[in-house]
Amino acid sequence: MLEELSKRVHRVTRQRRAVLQVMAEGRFLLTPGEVYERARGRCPRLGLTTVYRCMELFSQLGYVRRVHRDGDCSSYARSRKGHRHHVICSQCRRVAEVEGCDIGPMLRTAEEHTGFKIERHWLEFFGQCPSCRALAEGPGGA
Amino acid sequence: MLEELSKRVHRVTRQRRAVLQVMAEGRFLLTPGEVYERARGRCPRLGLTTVYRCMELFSQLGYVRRVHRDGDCSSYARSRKGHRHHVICSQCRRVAEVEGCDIGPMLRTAEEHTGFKIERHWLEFFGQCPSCRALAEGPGGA
DNA sequence: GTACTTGCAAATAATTTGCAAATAT
DNA sequence: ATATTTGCAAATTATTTGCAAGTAC
Repeated sequence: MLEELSKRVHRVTRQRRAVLQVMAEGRFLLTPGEVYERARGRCPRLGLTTVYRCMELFSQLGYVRRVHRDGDCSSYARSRKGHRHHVICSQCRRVAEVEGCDIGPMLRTAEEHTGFKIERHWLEFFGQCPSCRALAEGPGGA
Repeated sequence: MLEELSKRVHRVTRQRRAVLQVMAEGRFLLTPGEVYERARGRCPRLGLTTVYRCMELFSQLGYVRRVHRDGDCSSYARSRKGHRHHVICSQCRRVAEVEGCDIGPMLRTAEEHTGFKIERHWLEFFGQCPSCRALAEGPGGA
């Protein structure tokens, strides 16, 4: 029993700290490989395998979230509690979080139309971030 | 120029017909491997590579849609025009389509909160389908 | 007849696993 | 002191590609 419990204790290692710091400052979607590259700056002995294991762990702990896009299903974004959905820039992969979720009517329509009991949903937005928009519009504005 | 155009002509082959029939009757999410297994019944000389190519083609033509779940990003569901979002049974992978999309307010909130110009979104529902619910509740009803 | 399509085998790429050594507590 | 964590190398798995032969039009 005590053994069982102690299994839940996660140790704070140099590797985990490095990965977490990279994710914490991350304003962009990052693949495990990209996290690896960046975290090696802080922890040179880091291995790619460890990054994969960190992403899995942090995902469960709610520190990061896996975000899916066309042709890329293994990138991660940092995630804070209470935040639910992500907005991703199609150009530069910048990520923003949106708190709350207001799709009740749509959800109910879906239940009525299909007869399913909906338990969970996934919602992601894609578009152009402010930086990319500014660049596109040029120095003079629109 | 004419050459360019002719590239868009798709030929109707036994393989494509078989794959399309499998997808058309499909009430379930299917991986390329599963499509392959089923379509071989209709077309024994079918190769897995061809299935992959069909899924890609049909995807572009809007006949099928790739559906993502936790731990599975390469399954496909049939898709009809006008239908946009899918409801997936977490137990049996049954799929239903929901026409229309009523998330305008949420989308606008997201734009205001983030400053992004949202161009596209992704919405998927997960839950329990009528069949699985009936089974769970037993023959006597709830 | 011609251009598109196919199936095979090989190449590529991403992710996972086993395990001994290292390390946080 | 001990259970967890790590990094390496190998295994696994999914997907893509080159190309000659086959096929729809």
